[in-house]
Amino acid sequence: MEQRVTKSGRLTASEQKRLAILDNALAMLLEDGFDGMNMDELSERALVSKATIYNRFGSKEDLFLEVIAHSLKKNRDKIVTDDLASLPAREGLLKVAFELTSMFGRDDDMLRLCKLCIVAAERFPLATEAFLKSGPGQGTEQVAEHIKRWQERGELKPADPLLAAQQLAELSKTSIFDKRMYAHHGPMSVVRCHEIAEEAVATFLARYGARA
Amino acid sequence: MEQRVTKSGRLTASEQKRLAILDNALAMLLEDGFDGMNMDELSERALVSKATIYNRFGSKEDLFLEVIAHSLKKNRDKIVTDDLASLPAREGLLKVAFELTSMFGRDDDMLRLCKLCIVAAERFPLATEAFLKSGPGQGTEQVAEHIKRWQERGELKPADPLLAAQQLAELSKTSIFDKRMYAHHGPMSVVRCHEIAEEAVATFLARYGARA
DNA sequence: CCCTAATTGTACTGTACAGTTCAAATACGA
DNA sequence: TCGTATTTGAACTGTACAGTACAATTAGGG
Repeated sequence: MEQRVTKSGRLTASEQKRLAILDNALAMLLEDGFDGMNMDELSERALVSKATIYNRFGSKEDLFLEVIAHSLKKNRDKIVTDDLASLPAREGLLKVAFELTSMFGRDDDMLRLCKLCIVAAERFPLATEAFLKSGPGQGTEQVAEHIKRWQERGELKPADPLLAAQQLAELSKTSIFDKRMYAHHGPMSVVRCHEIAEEAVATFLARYGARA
Repeated sequence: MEQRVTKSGRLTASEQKRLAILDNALAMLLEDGFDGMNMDELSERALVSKATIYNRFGSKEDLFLEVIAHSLKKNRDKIVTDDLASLPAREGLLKVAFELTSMFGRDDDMLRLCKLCIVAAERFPLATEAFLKSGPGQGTEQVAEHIKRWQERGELKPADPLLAAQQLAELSKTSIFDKRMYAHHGPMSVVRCHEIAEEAVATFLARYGARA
């Protein structure tokens, strides 16, 4: 059932419908949350009969789980699989920090996904644990790997690389996260994101940098 | 209508009911969120007729606004109005950081209140902006004041005190916030909270401390 | 002690929405 | 081209819940 195709290589009508359901469900979830996602409206937007949705996904809750999994698959590797290794520590860290400030400060969909998971955490612990692991968790581990490499090169002091990566991630939320989460604050400017990333790296390097 | 009392000093029955409604509504909101708060159940729990609730508060949404305001009033001054001024910088900062790590790591009600505001941010921008201002906002400003004082005493380097306070707050969420927000992670141990606070202050002082 | 305003219980209205049913239509594999 | 499996639409069921109506009751100020 996974990615079944006709001999010509095109997606089956059936597969197209499946994706249409998942994509539209994700969009609706990000817009309106779980309770706000109306199954009748979903069937209209996905150009699919409501009966079909229930045939394929069973229930709204099961659909939710598949939507989150689907969304995680799409977002994977968006984070930090780059040429970071070749950069000097300061530049690499700045790049990471700027990616993070932009993510929280400018990517509305990501913010909505975070909110969605926070809300859903009680009702769907499995889905949101998957999100945590595959999203922030995986990202932080990758950053920790790079930090370790910079430590080995002598560009950073020896220290717990995972803790350092976590602190960098938190520093990159400064003056962004609260405003965007609790208030209805619109996206930050690129310039502001750069400023905050600079400050985050400055504090980070004060502790972890190798310079005297 | 505010805190009306009888001549004997006791609360009017009417006032008692008002408080019973607000307190129970808050408890239910923290347990089940806005949509999960059932007005019939509230009337049972508050030992009050549903008609009374609607007479006094108008609608569920108006009630929500008053509950948030009521809750903020109760939590005010819980944060940092202490003997901080008399402490040396390092100890004062540790105290603040530990208060913050404990708040996110151990206070379940506070966590639920945060979640509630995050969810409600779209539907009730005014309520959550009030929360942001009166909660994190006010707390950070108070910390910034203390930082300024330590700077003037020469215990900390001159630098933007507000930014420093914000960074300290973010550092104090390290390895706590995500787990508690996205996953269903139970409260952290006091020891762990101390560890994280220590690490936060270490990074903070590396940048802002006056020592060479 | 009396008058007014708040309070109560109960039953009701209306609505939004998840999930079902089923006969008719359609698509796909062979 | 044929037979099977999927899809469709539309109407339907059941439920949960916000909000209302109102006549009977109660509480508190003067």
